[in-house]
Amino acid sequence: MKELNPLLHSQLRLAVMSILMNVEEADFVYLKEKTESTAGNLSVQLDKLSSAGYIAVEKGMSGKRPRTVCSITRAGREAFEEYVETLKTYLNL
Amino acid sequence: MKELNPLLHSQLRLAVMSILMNVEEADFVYLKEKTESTAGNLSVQLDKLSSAGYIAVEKGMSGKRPRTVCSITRAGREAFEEYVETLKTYLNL
DNA sequence: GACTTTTGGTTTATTTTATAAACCATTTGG
DNA sequence: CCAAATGGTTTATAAAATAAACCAAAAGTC
Repeated sequence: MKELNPLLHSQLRLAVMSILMNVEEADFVYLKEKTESTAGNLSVQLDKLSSAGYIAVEKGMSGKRPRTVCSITRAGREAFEEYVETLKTYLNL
Repeated sequence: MKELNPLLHSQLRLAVMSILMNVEEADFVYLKEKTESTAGNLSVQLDKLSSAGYIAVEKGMSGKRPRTVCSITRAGREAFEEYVETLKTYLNL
């Protein structure tokens, strides 16, 4: 049985990647709401995805407030797709 | 986004459940080979699945050697199926 | 027929992960 | 001003997964 990419096999990181697969970009606040995660946990997991090169994280300003925008990278998209294929062999899909 | 049953969202436990979904029963040695896990890790994870009532574990003897046989329970089957449905919403399947 | 190895595990320790709690700077509202 | 909210990060803690050490019985080995 093939290994499931451990970076993607985490509920929160998978949820983030899942969202980013379907959207051009998403900011921190949106991801936090959609995933119902705490800010701290989300921050940590975004860092991991970013370090792996799976997402791009841009920290900028929206008016006077900070705004962190995330988008999936090519490598991220490929890793996600491979993860899905591997998972299918586990789930009999 | 719905929570992914954490008991099933583990590579090894998921692999075990996946195997048991397709087979009447499987013994420790078979599961160990199929999943390429260590005996210690497998032992621990089988205990967890057993404690959760997802699998039945029978410790008996095959001739003179010990033999641990596992099979999925009704509750295990249902949990697995629900897990798959939830996961589909993450994977866009 | 002692002794080493293999088989089939379990138990305990260690490492890794995920999560939560505490914190910080800025901003907004009263 | 002062209190609370916003948008985060950093650090500590809890929970997992994994590995290492161990154990009893059986089976070869010389």
